[in-house]
Amino acid sequence: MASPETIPVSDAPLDSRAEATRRRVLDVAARLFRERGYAGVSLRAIAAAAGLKAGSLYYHFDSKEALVVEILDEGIRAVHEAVEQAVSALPADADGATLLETAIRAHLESLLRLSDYTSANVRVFGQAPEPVRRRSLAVRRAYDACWDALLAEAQARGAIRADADLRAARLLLLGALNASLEWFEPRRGGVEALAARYADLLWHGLAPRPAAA
Amino acid sequence: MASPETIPVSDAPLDSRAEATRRRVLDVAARLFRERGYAGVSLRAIAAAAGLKAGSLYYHFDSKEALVVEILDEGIRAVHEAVEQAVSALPADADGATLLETAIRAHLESLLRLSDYTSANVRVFGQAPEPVRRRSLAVRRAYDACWDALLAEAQARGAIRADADLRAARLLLLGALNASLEWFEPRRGGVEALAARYADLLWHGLAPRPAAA
DNA sequence: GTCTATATGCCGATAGAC
DNA sequence: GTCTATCGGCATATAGAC
Repeated sequence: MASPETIPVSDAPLDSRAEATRRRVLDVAARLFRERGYAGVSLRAIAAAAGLKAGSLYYHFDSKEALVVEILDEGIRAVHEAVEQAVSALPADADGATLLETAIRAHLESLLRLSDYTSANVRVFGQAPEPVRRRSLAVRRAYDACWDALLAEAQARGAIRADADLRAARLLLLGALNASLEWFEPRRGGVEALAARYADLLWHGLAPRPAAA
Repeated sequence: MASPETIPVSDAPLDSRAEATRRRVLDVAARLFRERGYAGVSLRAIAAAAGLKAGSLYYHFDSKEALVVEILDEGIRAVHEAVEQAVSALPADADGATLLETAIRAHLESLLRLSDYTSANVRVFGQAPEPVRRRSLAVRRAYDACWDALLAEAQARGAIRADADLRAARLLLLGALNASLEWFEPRRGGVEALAARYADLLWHGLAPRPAAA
């Protein structure tokens, strides 16, 4: 009550204000990178969108490359956590088909609805400078491994035929899901509906079911 | 026989030398755009790779945007022709599954083996400036329509179940095929093998075949 | 922490010589 | 047809005031 206003009680408030600015910069940068790609976004544009000047960014980040690496890693982390969380919320005896559809829905929701970081990843990684790609590789590999484990588990539960090439399946599946970023429009139908449609197509395929004997 | 050497018999040779330069520029630009995206490639880099100076490009093209539009359209044209040609080479009574696998293989070959123009398309379109996207839309729509017709035909021949959502199938299929550009390495196995694996996964799906009764 | 000012260099595009 | 030279502008990054 009697503490002088001129002396902050701790550094925490100052630190968290810096943290808030830093987070705001990351948020607007993720959105801009998602829209225009790595080379298409200038630090000036990011600074302006975050309400500060270009030079001030260097208080928070060492370089444009360091900034984008942080966004790429955060994007993979976000979708990885979303998928793991959704899957672990299932009953332990859920069947393989439910497992697949749940993971597909969680991935699409992170990509299309929740996270500019995740979608920035899909757009930026392929054409980022080589040092950026190299520094993001480990996080990406871990997410690929998460899907390989998911597919193996679904196979163990009898939802995937024994002779399927699981690596090819993972590449096809994630490629198809990520590509939806290029055309998905929420007003044409929600993420839920898309996830259901894709899960069905990927699981049953295009071929007609053999007639019951 | 006695015509003076100092007078060219026609303008054709001169014209075709300009045409050759123009084609060389388009070829190297397609490769660079494929690797680095639209904003990641400068006209100076294109000129250097084609063996001339930046200013000279303006003799052949009005602007960077005009150049990239030409590459995008050529890329769609190339894959569209490859697919139509491959399909029309099939016997008239080919079954629907053969039709699908043939189209998938032709698309992947154009994307991964034959045409920098086609692969530049996948990388560049999504983040090109809006006027560029607008000017390329018609050609893209025509290729989408080609696949819609293909899928409808396969359905008519009994290779696709009657209740399938053909638009979703087209988006999933082309999304998965185009994504292979991001990871495909020829030394891990050829385009042929990839096409066969993908056609099988897309047609049969991941689910085990129901046991015969 | 954020500012202004600036260093240094590349960008797309144009003008005019050859 | 291609060159050199150059325009005005924007890029990343840094220095130092406040």
